[in-house]
Amino acid sequence: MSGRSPSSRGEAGGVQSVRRAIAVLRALTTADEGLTLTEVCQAVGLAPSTAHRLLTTLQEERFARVDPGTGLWSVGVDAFSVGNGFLRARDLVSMARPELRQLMYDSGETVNLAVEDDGQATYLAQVECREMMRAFAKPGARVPLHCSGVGKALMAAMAPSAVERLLAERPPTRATPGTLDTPDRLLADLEVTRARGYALDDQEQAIGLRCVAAVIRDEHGGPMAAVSLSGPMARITDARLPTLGGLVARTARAITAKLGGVVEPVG
Amino acid sequence: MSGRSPSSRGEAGGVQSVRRAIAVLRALTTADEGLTLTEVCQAVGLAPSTAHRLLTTLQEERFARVDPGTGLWSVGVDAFSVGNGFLRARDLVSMARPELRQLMYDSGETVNLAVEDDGQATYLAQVECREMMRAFAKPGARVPLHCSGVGKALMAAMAPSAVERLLAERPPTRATPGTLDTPDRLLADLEVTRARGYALDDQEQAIGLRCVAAVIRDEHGGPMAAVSLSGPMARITDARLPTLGGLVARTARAITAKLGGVVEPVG
DNA sequence: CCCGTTTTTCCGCACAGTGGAATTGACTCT
DNA sequence: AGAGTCAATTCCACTGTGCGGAAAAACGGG
Repeated sequence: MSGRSPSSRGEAGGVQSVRRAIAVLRALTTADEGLTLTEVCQAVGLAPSTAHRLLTTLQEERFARVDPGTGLWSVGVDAFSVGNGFLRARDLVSMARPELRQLMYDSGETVNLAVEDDGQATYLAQVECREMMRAFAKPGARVPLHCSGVGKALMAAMAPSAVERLLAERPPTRATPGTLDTPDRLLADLEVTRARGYALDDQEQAIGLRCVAAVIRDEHGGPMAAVSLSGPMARITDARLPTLGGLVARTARAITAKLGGVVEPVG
Repeated sequence: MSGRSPSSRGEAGGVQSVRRAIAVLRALTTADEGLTLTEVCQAVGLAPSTAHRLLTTLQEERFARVDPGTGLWSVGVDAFSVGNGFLRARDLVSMARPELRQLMYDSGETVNLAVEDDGQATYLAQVECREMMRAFAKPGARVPLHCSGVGKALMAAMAPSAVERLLAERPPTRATPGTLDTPDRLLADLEVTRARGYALDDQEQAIGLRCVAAVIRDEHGGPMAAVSLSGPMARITDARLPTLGGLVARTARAITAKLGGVVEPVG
């Protein structure tokens, strides 16, 4: 086949018709209202007869759909159902681990992964740095949302009503002198967090401990998990904050993308 | 191709490799943890080399994914992204209409489609029967959830907490002597509804009017809309209830499938 | 270390898939 | 209404793609 001959274009290979069918599907996703056969042909650069045959096959498998009235082609149900199989197969922890490790390497600090569960943050995984002095959070450990980096990152991405409910159910407790233990101060901090792109826990959970965290979003743009990076005041200095915050935010975005999440909530 | 020769199996036709690739994707969705190449071969009945080539192609397009460690294949991100394109193009009313018409034809009664909106059921569409005496609900009309077939079908599929909130916000009013106007009686009826598979409004909204309704579920198994069938006591007799209920439930399931919903809530 | 199993690569043959061309159909302009 | 235009669909003969048996490579026990 053409892909096997060394002279052909760089990345091509594999099963031609499958690849073309996928290109057609991709084209269909670009237009909300659907595409005409001709538009599909232009988009993927195929002969009308070929595109039509692929579309027909996809339609028989319900991966594509035509509106008999308008003749517009769009993505079919089964593409949706099959695609959702991805969600079941994804294992947050194992998928995120490479990125977490990279973040630990880049920052030199301990990295954590946590999800919200029943009003608390639950750590799912940790990648420890090699420093003597380091933060420690076993997978499965739970911390309040209002006084942890991961917790504040998660809350900052929640709907206001959800935050309100959480605050009503679990009034902020005071863990250290720095803890934001009033709703007002907490809500203001969440606002700052959203604007900044990452959450900062400045000795709010434990004296001498600083955390920088960012949220991983699900397919609806809602909070799914959070990554954090934690270490002693001595190493997480004010000067390093912007850099570290950027690293964490970038990692969170990378994991979000890898898991099929969207950064902007769907309107 | 084999599909063109008259002697071959009935439904085959179209592009073979595309069809096979889709079969492979379907197989991948059956196992949460992923499948080995061998398992995929068994599932779709292809030679290992063929299945492997298809999987590799799908992987290059990110429609499939291999875990390098375990060698398990699963559905990829782009299958998910592309599949979600379906949501943008799906239109509840126009997609449901053929099924609604069929239901009207099978039952001989007026058929309605409604969604929940701000604690009330809103009718979106109606297919009227030819009887002189018939129920009438203009699209856009709103009825309380607790005293309508569609409303009860929707509530029966909601999370207990959501039902609780609704009851708190809008205490059940009394429309007829038969109206279930206490939370206890209503909750008990929802329990019966779930077990039975369809909701029954027995003169709870208007004297002489009976409704049978069932829920259409979204991709998370949550309530998305409801179909109902309504008519006078004289025609919707006790004897016909099981038959009509079955018809409505079947229609709701058909529409659910057409829209990519799942009947069993995801655990 | 060797042997059974699974995954991956290779390759020649056959036919599935391609695309040009013809047909049908829908719609417009005169 | 009839002619003309353009898009969608079907047809068909040629050929390069995709097939699968087989061999090679990578695992993974024992």
